[in-house]
Amino acid sequence: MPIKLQQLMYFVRVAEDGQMTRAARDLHLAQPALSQAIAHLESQLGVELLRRHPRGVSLTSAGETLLVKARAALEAAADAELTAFSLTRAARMVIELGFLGSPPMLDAPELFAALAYARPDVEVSFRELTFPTRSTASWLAEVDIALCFSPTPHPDVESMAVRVEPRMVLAAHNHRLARRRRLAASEVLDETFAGFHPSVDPQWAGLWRLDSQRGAPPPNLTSDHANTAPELYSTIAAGRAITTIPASEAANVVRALESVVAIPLHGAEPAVLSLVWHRESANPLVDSMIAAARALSPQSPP
Amino acid sequence: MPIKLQQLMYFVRVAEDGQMTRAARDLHLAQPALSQAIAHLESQLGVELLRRHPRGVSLTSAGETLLVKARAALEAAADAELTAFSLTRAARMVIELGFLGSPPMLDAPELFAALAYARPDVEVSFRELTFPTRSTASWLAEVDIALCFSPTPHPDVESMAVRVEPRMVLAAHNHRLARRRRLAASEVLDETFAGFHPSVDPQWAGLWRLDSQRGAPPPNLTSDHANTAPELYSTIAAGRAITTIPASEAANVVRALESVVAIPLHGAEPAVLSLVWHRESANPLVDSMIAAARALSPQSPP
DNA sequence: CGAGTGCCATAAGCGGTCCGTATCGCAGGC
DNA sequence: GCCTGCGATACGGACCGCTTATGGCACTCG
Repeated sequence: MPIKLQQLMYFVRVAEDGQMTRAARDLHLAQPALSQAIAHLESQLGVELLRRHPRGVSLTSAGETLLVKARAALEAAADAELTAFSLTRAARMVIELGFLGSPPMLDAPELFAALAYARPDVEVSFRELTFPTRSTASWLAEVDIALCFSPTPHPDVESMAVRVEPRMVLAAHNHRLARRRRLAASEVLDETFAGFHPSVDPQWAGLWRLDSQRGAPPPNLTSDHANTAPELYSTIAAGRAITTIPASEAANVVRALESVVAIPLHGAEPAVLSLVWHRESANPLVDSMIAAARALSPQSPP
Repeated sequence: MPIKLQQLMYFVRVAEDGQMTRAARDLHLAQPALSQAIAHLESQLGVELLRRHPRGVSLTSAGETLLVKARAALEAAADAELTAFSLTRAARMVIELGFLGSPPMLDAPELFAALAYARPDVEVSFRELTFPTRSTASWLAEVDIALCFSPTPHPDVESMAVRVEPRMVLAAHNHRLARRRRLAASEVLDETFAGFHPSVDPQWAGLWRLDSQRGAPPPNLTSDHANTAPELYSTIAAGRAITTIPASEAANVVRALESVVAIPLHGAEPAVLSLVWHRESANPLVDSMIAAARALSPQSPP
């Protein structure tokens, strides 16, 4: 029996997390199942891939070598899956447009009008995206085009700016900064920030790209990371940390949660709402839709 | 639930065979299981991958596109597996040497003496290779070095000639050529030949590389192809076809089967017994063993 | 120095998935 | 018009992988 992708996926996650318990959580799996799966993989191959320590695991040299190949195999399989799903949507004359975050983000009527005008024969459907567990581009397997804030570059992914909005600081109403009417980026850099778990938000970490000079996350981050947006907002509401999010998103959160406030932030890199799509999508409808979007706002050449 | 490698493997085999029943046989699977698996894959993706005809199946355009990606994914996974198994053997200080065909092929004492002398710390174990079901290089996942006749080139595989032997024609004792003492290649080219199923012997088709000018299989091949060497020899013994094999192999077959005869063949490309190994094996012992073999017979520069 | 905590391994039970046997439907061919 | 070959459907069983429960081990803190 050959190796399964699932085994490789489990192994990669454990290797990246450095411990099984956390990896099991990330994989939405009970810890014994993961222990067992890894042990099975090792016995199947006949090599020790991990060294067990009292506080986690570390890779053996064989594990290091396999990790590279395993990532490549997962990548290739994800690509096949992406292609297959794109083909499905193409055959149905459908464009699926995914959005990450709250519906207000979709408030771009002229964009959708342009898309509908360009290809009236194509149906556009909307899907809310949840955070990925696997690879960065895995969203673009589920949808043809995604709408998100400040995507980080990826070789296979193209993007186009749709709208630019200022960022706001999100804080609990009893936070020491909560009474401020406006804040400068330099004033908040040393605050404690909350963010997503790296496995959840590995690349598109637009949430806290605070400092346009550095482009790096702030130094003080909470130790436990959120896995979903509601989790993150709960952390903020608890008062232990703050975060920054785009203005439209902030307005939505403040409307929903009375115990948090949003404060305009100046001097930080603005949030860019962008369309992103796979460079070589198997759905040819993507090209015409993107062309329509480009014709509307020719502000960002590739 | 993501796509599984098994599904892709099934799909690729069906696509290559053009019909499910044969593909099921090749996969050592009952036909309904394969039908079901393909149907499940299609419903999972939401696309029709195959068009069903009364006498087989053909690929839809979506199927064509997916086929390419599926092959790539299987390739990547096979590479990961190959690496893992090589690492295992390296960790155990073992070189596994596979051979395809009969043990007499291994009659190369000076080679094994050289290997043993070069690395007395390394254990060499022998494994008989069966015909692969998957990719060409899949043998080199199970063993570090393989010994076979006339391997066809492959980008990831290096080879080195060990011994050159003449080819012989293998025929039933009541075949019209059976009484001949010797044959020329030009005399047999139009005979009906038996060979292996393409899925079994896709690349290394050294068995019937008869004509050194053309390097192509002879025009008349039996309709049903053998899956194992005994099957092939049985076909020969039945008298319906002939084949050519290296002399040492022929001697072995004649010894085992009384109803077949072997006739020296002249003017055909000789059979080259070769060591083959993966270019980037994860088992570093391979390099030193190959170096020892090269030192023994420096007759074939890469 | 002993109790607590965090991490990994083992054990046992259960459900889903996948495969095999049996059978039907359908189209082409001597 | 019967036969043959291919694909789809139905159903039962075996195996694999997941969950809960529990044990063992090392580091850490009072």
